[in-house]
Amino acid sequence: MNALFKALNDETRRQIVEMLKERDMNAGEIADQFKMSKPSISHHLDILKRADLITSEKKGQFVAYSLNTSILEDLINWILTLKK
Amino acid sequence: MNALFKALNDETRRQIVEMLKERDMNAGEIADQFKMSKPSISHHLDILKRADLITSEKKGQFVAYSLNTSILEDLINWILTLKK
DNA sequence: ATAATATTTAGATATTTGTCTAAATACCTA
DNA sequence: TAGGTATTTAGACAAATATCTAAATATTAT
Repeated sequence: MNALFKALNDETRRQIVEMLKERDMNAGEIADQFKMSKPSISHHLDILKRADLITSEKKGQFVAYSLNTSILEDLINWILTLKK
Repeated sequence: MNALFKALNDETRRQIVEMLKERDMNAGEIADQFKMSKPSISHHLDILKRADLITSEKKGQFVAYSLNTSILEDLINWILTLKK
């Protein structure tokens, strides 16, 4: 739960997640959507991946990232327990 | 959304929220459940309050804190949009 | 093999965050 | 009003975080 909240506690990472909801994207394509440097985006992708929010697959010289929505169940369940 | 994720991105604060789910509590009662100093807990309460996750009401020399679950709707909705 | 492209790793740095102690404020009671 | 209890504010400090540039790695194309 810690890694999940940590991963989502950043506007850039939330935007990445929202982008990946629409379609899978390469690291470079993702980085192009931000003013930030590529290494910074790479770091954000790493944090999202550690939280299991995204998965990556190497395709030639590209790395395709996908959203993993199944982990969001845990988050929703945690929130729902608060609402009794 | 930022304040909300930020507020929940801390184990102590998540525990406070879980405690307040059971019953309203005074600042001191909350602090007693942790090894941490009272000022630190007060700071956490402030962050939760800014995120609108809790409300406070002064009752004499005590300050009673309550959980505000309505704000959780926003969080759930944000998550649900990701799941399409 | 060399060069070009895509991505990550390493290392540095400024900012943010969580924690503490000491002090201030607010309320209650004798 | 004086003293005690509850809570917050202020200020300091260490650890975590987000960002950058430079360099390393991996793949593709000439």
